[in-house]
Amino acid sequence: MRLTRAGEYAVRCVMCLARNGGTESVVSRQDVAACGDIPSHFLAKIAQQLSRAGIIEILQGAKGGYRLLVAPEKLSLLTVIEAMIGEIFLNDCVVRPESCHASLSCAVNKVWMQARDQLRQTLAGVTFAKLLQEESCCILQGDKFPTQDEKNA
Amino acid sequence: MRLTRAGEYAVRCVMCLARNGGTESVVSRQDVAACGDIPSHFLAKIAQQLSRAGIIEILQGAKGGYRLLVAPEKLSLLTVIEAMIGEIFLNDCVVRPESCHASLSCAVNKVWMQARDQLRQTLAGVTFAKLLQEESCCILQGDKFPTQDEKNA
DNA sequence: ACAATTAAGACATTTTTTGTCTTATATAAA
DNA sequence: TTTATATAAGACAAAAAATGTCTTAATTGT
Ligand code: SF4
Ligand code: SF4
Repeated sequence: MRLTRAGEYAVRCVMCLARNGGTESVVSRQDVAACGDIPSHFLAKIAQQLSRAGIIEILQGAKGGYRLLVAPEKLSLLTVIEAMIGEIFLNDCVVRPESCHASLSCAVNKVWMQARDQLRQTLAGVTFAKLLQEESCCILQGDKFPTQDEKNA
Repeated sequence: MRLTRAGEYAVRCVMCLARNGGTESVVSRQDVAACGDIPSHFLAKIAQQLSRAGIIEILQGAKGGYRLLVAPEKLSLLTVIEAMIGEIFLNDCVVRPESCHASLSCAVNKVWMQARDQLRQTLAGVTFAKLLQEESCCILQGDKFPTQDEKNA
């Protein structure tokens, strides 16, 4: 599992919301996009997935935007990431045993299973509340993520 | 890091060689390909990478083929996989800190670093000797990997 | 010399990821 | 009620990565 851009953006989005009032307040898409250096239209699609997963709420109309539905203490990195990129796995046969007839007796398969469980547990153990405690990442109207230009430097 | 096909094939290739004489004998590309259900020409490219990494030796000419250079006891899954798909990482910023200006102070980044280290350690701890102990995977001229048709079933 | 085998790398195809755009809809406020 | 400001939804486009094929050349055993 390599974190895709969409996954990274989703994490940034949630961080941004968690920082700015948590489940209490609404942040506009433009603000979240600016804060996390996320292409605004791409964020729209990401937000829709987060919304379907019940992680955020989308408010339409003037003064619309996004609101966190789950308290940061209850929300893990794993939840957000898997909402975006689907259940984590490291090799196809872990999630689709039928993709390889050897899977049932395969020693390598067992390693992938174990490694995946370990990884998912690690990510499940990290809540956004914990992440917020350490100073980091985006600050609305302050420190921000790098622009595309800065990244390519 | 999702294991690519090439990565999976490389593991199968090494398993096959390890099973059939280890560092002592040569197995032809055709035999390895049949054993692991690997497109033969694709295997050629994979073998070249494994060879550059010093994991196998390629013997040209009639009666040519591949030979394991590293004893199965000394060869870990991590080595083979990283020879194929490069150093494992879960998010870009782990391996290219300059890709995100926040990386130095980012709490999320730290999680990715830790998760990556854990994963690499797990894979480094598994040698092909260990894998061979448990009956599994390909057996030259016997049990074999599924064909494309079987996989799509 | 000949047959068998891999090297090397260009090329093609497919899949995934990333991003944009357009039309429709919802809300707040004048 | 009208208008300005938002997002919804999904089609579409572009780029990147992965997978696979093919052709020409080189190497080795017989
Ligand atoms: S061989 Fe083992 S590891 Fe490779 S795909 Fe089949 S089951 Fe999974
Ligand atoms: S925000 Fe943190 S995690 Fe996301 S890319 Fe930047 S450093 Fe890595």
